Amino acid sequence: MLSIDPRSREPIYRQIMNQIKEQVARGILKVDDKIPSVRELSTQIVVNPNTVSKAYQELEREGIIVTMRGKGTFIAEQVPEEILVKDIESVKTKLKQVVLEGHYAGIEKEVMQDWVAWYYKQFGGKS
Amino acid sequence: MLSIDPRSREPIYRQIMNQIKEQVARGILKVDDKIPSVRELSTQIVVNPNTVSKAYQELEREGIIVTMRGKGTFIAEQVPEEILVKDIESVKTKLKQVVLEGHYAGIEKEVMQDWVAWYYKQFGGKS
Amino acid sequence: MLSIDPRSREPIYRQIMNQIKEQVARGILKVDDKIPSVRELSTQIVVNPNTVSKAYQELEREGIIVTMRGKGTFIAEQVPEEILVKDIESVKTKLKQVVLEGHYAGIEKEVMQDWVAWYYKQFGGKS
Amino acid sequence: MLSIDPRSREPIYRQIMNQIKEQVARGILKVDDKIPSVRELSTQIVVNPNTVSKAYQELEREGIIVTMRGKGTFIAEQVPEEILVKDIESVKTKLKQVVLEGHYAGIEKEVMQDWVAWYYKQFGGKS
DNA sequence: GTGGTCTAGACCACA
DNA sequence: GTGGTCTAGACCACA
Repeated sequence: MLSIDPRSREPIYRQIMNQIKEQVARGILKVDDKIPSVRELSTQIVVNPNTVSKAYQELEREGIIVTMRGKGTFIAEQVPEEILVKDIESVKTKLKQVVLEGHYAGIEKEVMQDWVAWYYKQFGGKS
Repeated sequence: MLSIDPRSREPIYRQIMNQIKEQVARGILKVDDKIPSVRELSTQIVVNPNTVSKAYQELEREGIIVTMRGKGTFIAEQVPEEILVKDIESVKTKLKQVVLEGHYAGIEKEVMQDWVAWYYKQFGGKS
Repeated sequence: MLSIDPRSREPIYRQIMNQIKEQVARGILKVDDKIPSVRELSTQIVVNPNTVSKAYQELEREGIIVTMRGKGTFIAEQVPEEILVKDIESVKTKLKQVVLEGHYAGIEKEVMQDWVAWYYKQFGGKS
Repeated sequence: MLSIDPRSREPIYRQIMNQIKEQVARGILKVDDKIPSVRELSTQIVVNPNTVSKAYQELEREGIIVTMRGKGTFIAEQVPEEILVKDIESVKTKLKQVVLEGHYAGIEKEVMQDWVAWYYKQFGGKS
């Protein structure tokens, strides 16, 4: 279900978060879909249960998933109104950084914009 | 010269690195320009000399600056041939992540592409 | 495990690096072997943890070891393709210097070549 | 006469030392040849006079050159008997390190030995 | 003056 | 427990 790289500089709990988010964005995981329990997932991807637990807690805080006691964990209904200015600012800061690095690596503006379009298409599964 | 936010989650030494890179990209710092000594900068931005030193060492490893023993530290000539596929892959991975987050935050593709163009204009100062 | 000479002109962190490299080359440390944690090694060889940490970070950058967050540090799989012309040039420059010094010290060519053979045998443990 | 790289990690005074030694080894500089004064050389290669001075002091300590007050600095007669065990040990240690690095870079034993022979031929000018 | 190395020790994120 | 970052400050080689 998920593929984790324990050697990556990206924390494992964030890899889990991002991959679940990505699957939601792509429409692979849909609202009310059940996701594996902490134990299941942790044995599946051979990761410390604490790590999976942390990922789930963060995802819940972000409103991506909901845990229902005794029943399991599910993809939450998205609440678009909750979009915060803070998130947008965060995205802009990160984008600026990426553009800076891309610029350094000699990537042309048009190429970068094409990549943006490509990834949007990838994540368009939701609509 | 630089503005550091000690509360940020981004390590201080990386903030220093990024801001210097940005100034080079914008053309504010040019090839052979001298940058402040470790001590100078550390007192200026109220940060431990070791932290500045770490930033400078990383920048040197990346080929952004060169230090000349006992003389100081200078902006290096860029070596475009050194651009590695690795860098490009890194940029793509990060961009994908940013697009994912932007998508979540409800930012439209066109808006994101405009931002890309905007930042490119900002960093185009070099040419 | 390692023997450090704090009086040497060679920085301690480089002594650590070289000895670990040597143990890998000799086959004493093998791929996926765990090496001591920063704290362990630093108490063992009576050196500041920062110094060990610096050595480990450099080794990681060189691809000799990998660290897995919160788990520890391990000998990496070697990636022979990464061998760069730069490394070879560096070896040649250093060898030239050593030969120059040897020549000055009155060491005969054949003796020096024998030593090369001898050290190769020492480091051949890997195969 | 000498070519200095101020960006190198090798201290400038050592670059000066090594190049003079090399020229002696190759027979370009011969016993009793006059070498430039500190001032001359420092303006020629655009280096701080202190740096040249340090190089000359070290070379004198090693017996490579002699300074005669008011007359200038000259290549000394070599005193082969002065060869110290210490020097030989130093060469062996450095050679070991170079072989280790060469081994890492995938250089074959025979290749390294050929290089040794080659450099010996270069420095054979003296004989 | 300039950067490099090191100690001593704190706090934090992560697993 | 494990490594990463940071402060405070010392000492050294080099130019």
